[in-house]
Amino acid sequence: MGRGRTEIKRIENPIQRQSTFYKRRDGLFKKARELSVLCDADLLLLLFSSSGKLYQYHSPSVASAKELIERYEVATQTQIRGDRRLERNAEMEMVEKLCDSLERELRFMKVDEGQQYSLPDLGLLEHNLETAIGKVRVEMDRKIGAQIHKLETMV
Amino acid sequence: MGRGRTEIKRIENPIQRQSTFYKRRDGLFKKARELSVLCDADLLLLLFSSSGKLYQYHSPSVASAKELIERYEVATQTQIRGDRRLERNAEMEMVEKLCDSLERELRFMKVDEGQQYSLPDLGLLEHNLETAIGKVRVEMDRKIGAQIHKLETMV
DNA sequence: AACTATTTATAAGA
DNA sequence: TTCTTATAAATAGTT
Repeated sequence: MGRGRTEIKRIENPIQRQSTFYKRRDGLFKKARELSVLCDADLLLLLFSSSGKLYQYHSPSVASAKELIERYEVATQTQIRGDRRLERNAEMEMVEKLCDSLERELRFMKVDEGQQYSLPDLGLLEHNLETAIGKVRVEMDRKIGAQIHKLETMV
Repeated sequence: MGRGRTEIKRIENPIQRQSTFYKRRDGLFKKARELSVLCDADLLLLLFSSSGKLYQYHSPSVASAKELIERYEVATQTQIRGDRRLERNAEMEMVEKLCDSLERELRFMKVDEGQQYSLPDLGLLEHNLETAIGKVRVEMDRKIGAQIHKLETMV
């Protein structure tokens, strides 16, 4: 690229590393934009510098990074489900995901005690949670019923 | 880049667009890898072709795309919260996020009726949901209490 | 997929 | 940082 070929390995000199980071970050973002425009593709680029600072780019065709993250989640879920051999793993992963996101929400609600939800929001939340819990209970009953039936058959 | 300068606008010929997509996708992924190695940076690249197919790259230093998405979520949450002017927006966004993810979960649970959860998983889910609903109710009570107090003060 | 004429990116230097 | 420039790298058009 410049004077003499560059080996692709971590640059030890921090000044040089920083400088290269800026130049290549700009280059990468430019290439990303060009690809998305030329080929009508959607893309998201999340970049954390070694000091932890976040830089992001997403194609102009989408409103937000969040939108693409959700598309990604949908796409990977579908991929996993398509493979029968991975069904068990997919199940575990989904339950984990579900629990993770519930945990995150619970933590969030705890941290943000105060004035952040309006009453209608809370009402909606309550309703959603009630619906969810209802579904869980139906499913548990179904499971337990099936087990009892199995035992009865055995006897 | 090649013979004659390229304008950066959508390529109308689908054959040419596809060919350019592959070449530039490979180039972009290569640049992404080089940046992450040279500068010790973490990055995630999600790319959807115009036909909707997903291609992804993440730096070798992280285990999964999910890991970087979570870092992104933490980073943006922090950014938003740091800015007092955006507090209101941040609040709205978070409630939206919460509702979105609950909705997604509810949909998921409906779609997957059948044999995919074990009883212990369901028990855990139930417990988490109960905890969540408890917190929502406490918060609602607090809000309603505050409103009543406000009204009493006015009278 | 491969080949090159060119354009583009960028490493090092200022 | 920012600019300049020599050179490496990417890639558009073509086969």
